[in-house]
Amino acid sequence: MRVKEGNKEKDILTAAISIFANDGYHNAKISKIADEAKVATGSVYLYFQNKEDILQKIFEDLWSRLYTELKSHLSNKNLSPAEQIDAMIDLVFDVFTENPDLALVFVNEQNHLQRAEAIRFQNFYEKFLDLGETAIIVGIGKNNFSDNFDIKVFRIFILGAIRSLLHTWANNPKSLALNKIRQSVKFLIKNGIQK
Amino acid sequence: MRVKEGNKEKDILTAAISIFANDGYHNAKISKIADEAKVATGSVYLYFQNKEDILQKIFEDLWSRLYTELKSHLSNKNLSPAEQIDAMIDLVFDVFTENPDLALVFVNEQNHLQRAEAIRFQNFYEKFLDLGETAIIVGIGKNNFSDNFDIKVFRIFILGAIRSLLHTWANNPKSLALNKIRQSVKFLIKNGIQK
Amino acid sequence: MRVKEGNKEKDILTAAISIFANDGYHNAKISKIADEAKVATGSVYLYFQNKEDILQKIFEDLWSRLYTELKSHLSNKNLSPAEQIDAMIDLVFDVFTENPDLALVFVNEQNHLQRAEAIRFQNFYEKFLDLGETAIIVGIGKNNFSDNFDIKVFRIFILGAIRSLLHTWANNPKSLALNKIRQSVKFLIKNGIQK
Amino acid sequence: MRVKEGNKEKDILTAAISIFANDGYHNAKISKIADEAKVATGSVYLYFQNKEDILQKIFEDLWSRLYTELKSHLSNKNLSPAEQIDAMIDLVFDVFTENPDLALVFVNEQNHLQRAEAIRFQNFYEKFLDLGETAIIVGIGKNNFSDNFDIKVFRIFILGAIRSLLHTWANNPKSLALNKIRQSVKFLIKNGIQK
DNA sequence: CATGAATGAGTATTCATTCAT
DNA sequence: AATGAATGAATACTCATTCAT
Repeated sequence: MRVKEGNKEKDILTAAISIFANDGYHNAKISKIADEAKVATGSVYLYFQNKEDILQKIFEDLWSRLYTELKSHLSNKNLSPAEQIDAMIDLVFDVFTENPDLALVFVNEQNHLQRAEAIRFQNFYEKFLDLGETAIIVGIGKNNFSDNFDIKVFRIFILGAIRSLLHTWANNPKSLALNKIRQSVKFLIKNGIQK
Repeated sequence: MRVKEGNKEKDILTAAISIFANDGYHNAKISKIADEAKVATGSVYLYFQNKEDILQKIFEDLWSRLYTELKSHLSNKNLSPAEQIDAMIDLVFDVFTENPDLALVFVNEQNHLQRAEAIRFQNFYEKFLDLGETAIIVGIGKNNFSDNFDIKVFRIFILGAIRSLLHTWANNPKSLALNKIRQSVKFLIKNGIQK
Repeated sequence: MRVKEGNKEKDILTAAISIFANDGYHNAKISKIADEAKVATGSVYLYFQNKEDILQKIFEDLWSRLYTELKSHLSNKNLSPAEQIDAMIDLVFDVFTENPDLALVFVNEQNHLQRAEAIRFQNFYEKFLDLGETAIIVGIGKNNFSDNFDIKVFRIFILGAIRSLLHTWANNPKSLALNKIRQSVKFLIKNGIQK
Repeated sequence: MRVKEGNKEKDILTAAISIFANDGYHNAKISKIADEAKVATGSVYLYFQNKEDILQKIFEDLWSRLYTELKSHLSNKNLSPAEQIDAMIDLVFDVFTENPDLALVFVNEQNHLQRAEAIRFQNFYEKFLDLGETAIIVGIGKNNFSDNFDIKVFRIFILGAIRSLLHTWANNPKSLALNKIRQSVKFLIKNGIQK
């Protein structure tokens, strides 16, 4: 019997991440993605509604994974608020370190996507940030963290900072050692919010 | 002969900032920019070489202004390193507060531009960041600031954080009060780097 | 998959000859050629790289055909030099008589093309003329033809004369009877070169 | 008093011949012609109705000059028909030798022009050819020339042959010595028409 | 499911011509 | 007459999407 070989949807997504990272979303050609995925141009439309749908799926997968992994990581252990913050930062760095192209797509195209009609990843994105927010609130309650800053601002603050660093790193991995970035970020964040 | 009336170049730039902010660079049409500037389509090409040239000029003007104003601000007074950091943050917030469209273009398109061939704003951009770097180094020398973080990382860290916040604010000014953002940023930054 | 039906490349070439003949190369619109070929505008670019590529292909086909047919015509028979000259003239007149539009494109656009970068038809064009040159040289050797003229000059002389006549005829077939042109040309050429 | 210096109309025509010769009529830009003529773009339209009007004027001047000079040349002397043919050929070669750019415009653009609405040079062109035709008819009458060819055909035949040779020469003057061309043409023509 | 040839809407850019000065 | 800034119509070419096989 003929076994379904490979996973074309996955192949297309992987190819798209690579092409989007290198050419940017707007300059990326569907035919090039199809070539890279070793699939016919028309086949892309069997798995995705249109070009933007591919990008949406990439972000959906990304935030779903980040949320799920963070949740499972936090739930098992009994971590202090500061340790939870560390865990979040580590997770984000780990995910993007193993896939720099994904980091580039993330930093370059998320803004673009946020003006799109349906933001399907919004759900996981918010839940991911909510986990961090909870850690902060607990930390403030325990009098470990200052209350001199707005938590909604903080969410965006930290994510923007990390995104920008990942962008610089992904574009030129040699310009900044990733472990130095990670260490500095942890210090700046935790020192920044401490009482 | 027909003599230049008004300042068409300025009109086109202003229109372009508005259109780029609302439609995004790639979806922005030259004809729409020309309409908004009350100028014929072809006239755009009297003042700019092509579409990208307009975007380059916007960023060039922006970073040139930020650098020049920061420099003059710092040179006159005798500010402590922490006050200098405050001044930088205030300046960025002030510029974008008075022109939210510019903020949107800044956050959405700077990445796009950095992959372009000639990055004309690079010069002023680097000089602006160098001023901040100097403040940090002096602060560390005076034992006011920690040396637990990498300065190159910090440059990107803070700019990315602010950019992300401005993006959220410019997209929906009501979601976050700007003064709350500004105050929180100042706290997180200064608390983050302090010894 | 959707499979190539008919011969779209041929249809486009035929349409292009007609449109180029009537409107001139520079005024010819790709969309009009596509319409005439009953093909979508974009399809033209599946078969040709750009507008000039179409013209190049027309000339390539033309000279390739002229050379091939002349060669096979000369090789079989045992013709005298004068008869070979006749054969060349007849061939050129026959080809253009059956396709006056092609004659018009030939006379109007060959100069234009000769300033273009890549002249793909050059090869067959030269080989065609070389066959004629050989006939002349043999005729001179046999003391049938005069040596009072330069052969390189003659090549251009005769082709230019014929081109000009075809141009007049193709523009207005009624102004000159083609058989009268053909007869006169043969006389003038052969009388002109004879000893 | 301010004396009109130079002759702008003449300057523009001279510039146009140069630009048309080098870039071809369709690629020639009015602004470039104006630059070359050291005149403002708009000034071109003080002397010519539009771009094509410039080309028309070039040909009008050319054929007017050819006709006038030929006429004065023939009228004074008492030349045999064969000498008259020589005189025509010499005149054409002389005019284009002294201005190769004009030769290029002549050979490249005359066809283009002949499809235009108003062919203002037609008058002188016909009269020039009529002078030659008369010489032929006289020569036939004197039994010097053959009557095995059509005179209308011959007109076009000889002009086309010369045009083609001038084209080759003007594009690459070193490829063919002009005196060799001239000598060969005279031989081929006179030998071709003789009894 | 898969293919890739075919489609045709969409747009940056050019440049002959105009016109206010 | 002269200027050259301003105009805006015009078009080759691209590429996301469709669809006949």
